[in-house]
Amino acid sequence: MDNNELLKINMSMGMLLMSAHRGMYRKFLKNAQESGFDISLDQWMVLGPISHKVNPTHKDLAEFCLKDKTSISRIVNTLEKREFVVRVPDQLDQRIKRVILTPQGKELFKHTAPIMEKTRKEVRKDISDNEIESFKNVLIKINKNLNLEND
Amino acid sequence: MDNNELLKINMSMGMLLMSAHRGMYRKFLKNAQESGFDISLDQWMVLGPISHKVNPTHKDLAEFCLKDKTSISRIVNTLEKREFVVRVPDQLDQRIKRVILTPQGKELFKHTAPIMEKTRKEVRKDISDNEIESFKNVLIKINKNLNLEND
DNA sequence: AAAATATAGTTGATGCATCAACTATTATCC
DNA sequence: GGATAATAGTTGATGCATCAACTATATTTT
Repeated sequence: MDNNELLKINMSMGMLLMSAHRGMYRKFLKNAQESGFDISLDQWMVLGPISHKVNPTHKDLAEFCLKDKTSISRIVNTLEKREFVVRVPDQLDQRIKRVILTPQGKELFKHTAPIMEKTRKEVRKDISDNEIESFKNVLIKINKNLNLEND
Repeated sequence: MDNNELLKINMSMGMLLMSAHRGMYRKFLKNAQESGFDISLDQWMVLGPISHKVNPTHKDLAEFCLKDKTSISRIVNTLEKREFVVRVPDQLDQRIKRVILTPQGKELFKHTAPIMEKTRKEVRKDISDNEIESFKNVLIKINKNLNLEND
């Protein structure tokens, strides 16, 4: 039984969702590795906002990445260990830590952005813009339905 | 900024996908816990095929659940520790292990199947069958695009 | 101003995903 | 039939997600 057969049988939305998510993760990782960069999709997703916003806090990152503060904390740990970012306590509010790119971090982002773009294209191959749009709309609805605080 | 605003900003497909996946995981877990059952979505997804197929092997489970053999091995470990399943070596091929539900496992599945159904409905609230269909089709295309062996 | 509360972030524990390396068994190939 | 290759499953290491409990700082309440 080939993979397409299996996909037809396993049409359960949850499985497809999980599989798609893991697939994207692996594809990006592989693309990055093939270009000589050791960075995960989640690390890249955190690096992105740090590149675009001015000194985001952990909380900012959590909101932008739709991730838990715990996850952010640990991903920033990894990025800091690898010397791609540094944490700087806020001047006014000592609770807050701002995350800043190092020169190496800037270099990494510069070189991996095209890899993300390549991965995006691979994911969307043979899927029309219309399809992508309605796909995203359903995802947004699902996320709204699953917003646990709303219960 | 409320959650809807954030969702609009974070329209990146990957983030939405990941968020939807984690949301389903958490929603099922919460629904199960509220009914007094301690079982994760992944454990349930493995339990399902064991209930429906005749003594599936690890490999069967991996194919049906779209999971890695390592993941299956560890989820079956957990289920076995909790005495919901047992592993039985195949008579003819000693490499193969078949997974069988215990009476407790059968009970668990019987009681948690409605919880899965409830979760499914919550996920699909305000989403039409048509939307679900095309949503699934896009997911299938994405999964095809991301099939790493095809590279 | 002191007490209570809220917020930002960290840590510990557990579960799952992935990759590589491994064991054990079976199938294939001269 | 014995060497080689393939297959089924396990183990170890690392990264991420989640929850609960925690520290530290800031804000609110009275």
